[in-house]
Amino acid sequence: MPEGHTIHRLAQDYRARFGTPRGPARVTSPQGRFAPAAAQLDGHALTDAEAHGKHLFLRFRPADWVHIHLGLFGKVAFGDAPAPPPTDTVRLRLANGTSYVDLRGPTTCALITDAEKQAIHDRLGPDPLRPDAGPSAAYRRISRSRTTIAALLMDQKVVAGVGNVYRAEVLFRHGIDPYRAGRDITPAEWDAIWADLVGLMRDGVRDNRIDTVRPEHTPEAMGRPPRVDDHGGEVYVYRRANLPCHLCGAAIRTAPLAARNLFWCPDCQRT
DNA sequence: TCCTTATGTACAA
DNA sequence: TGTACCTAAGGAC
Repeated sequence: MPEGHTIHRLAQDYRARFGTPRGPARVTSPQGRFAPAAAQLDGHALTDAEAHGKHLFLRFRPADWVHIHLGLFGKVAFGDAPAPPPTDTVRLRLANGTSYVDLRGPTTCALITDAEKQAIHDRLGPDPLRPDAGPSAAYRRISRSRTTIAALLMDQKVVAGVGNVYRAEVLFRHGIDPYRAGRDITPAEWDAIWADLVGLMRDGVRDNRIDTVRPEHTPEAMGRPPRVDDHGGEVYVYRRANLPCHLCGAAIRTAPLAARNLFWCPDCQRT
């Protein structure tokens, strides 16, 4: 589930269902690992929710933040009151008169201070979904690096929020060979990639899924049968190993890169 | 019932 | 580079 768009969407949804006007929340940790902190927060209202890249921050008291990182398996599920009995894997549950939300399987769920939160912001790169972000800080790193652009896009110090789906898809959309070195990416190419990420990820927040296929390449536009890829969105290459490229028909390739599976079209992404 | 896989990251060697 | 960690779904038996 979780690339940056998911986390920004979660911040919105936490605010909508548990923001200050909704009043205080019951805070519990049925699974137990967050129980001491949950007891401290119980009965306080959620006063803010914010995302930077894949990190989610929930504020309860003026200087108390719950730092959540979903990792690979973490999931968040919202529902309407009354909340059903929690399963024993629920790390954090918030509940009020109208809603509940369960967090399961996060890599991180911890109570932190303002200073600790700031330290996390400081080590993350610009997030295409945050209004304060722009392409230049990322390009400074990319343009000096011999590392592949595919690995750089996954590095949260370079760009925050891009994950394995967006990296594969944005490189396809720009016809860029994922193995090209960062220093061989031109300023114009990077500006175009950044702008595209901003658009794609905003769509992702709105739709709560990743769709990257341009209107002129949808199955309807190309006179082909409808499709939805396994993960629930429409994409060009992600998890389409050995299937034909939607544009040229070549077999989509896959290979491990930076500990993840990379996908690309060997014909459409030659440079 | 077991095995694999998954939109992630940190730390050890 | 390898491994550990958190959970759930799907497929092979």
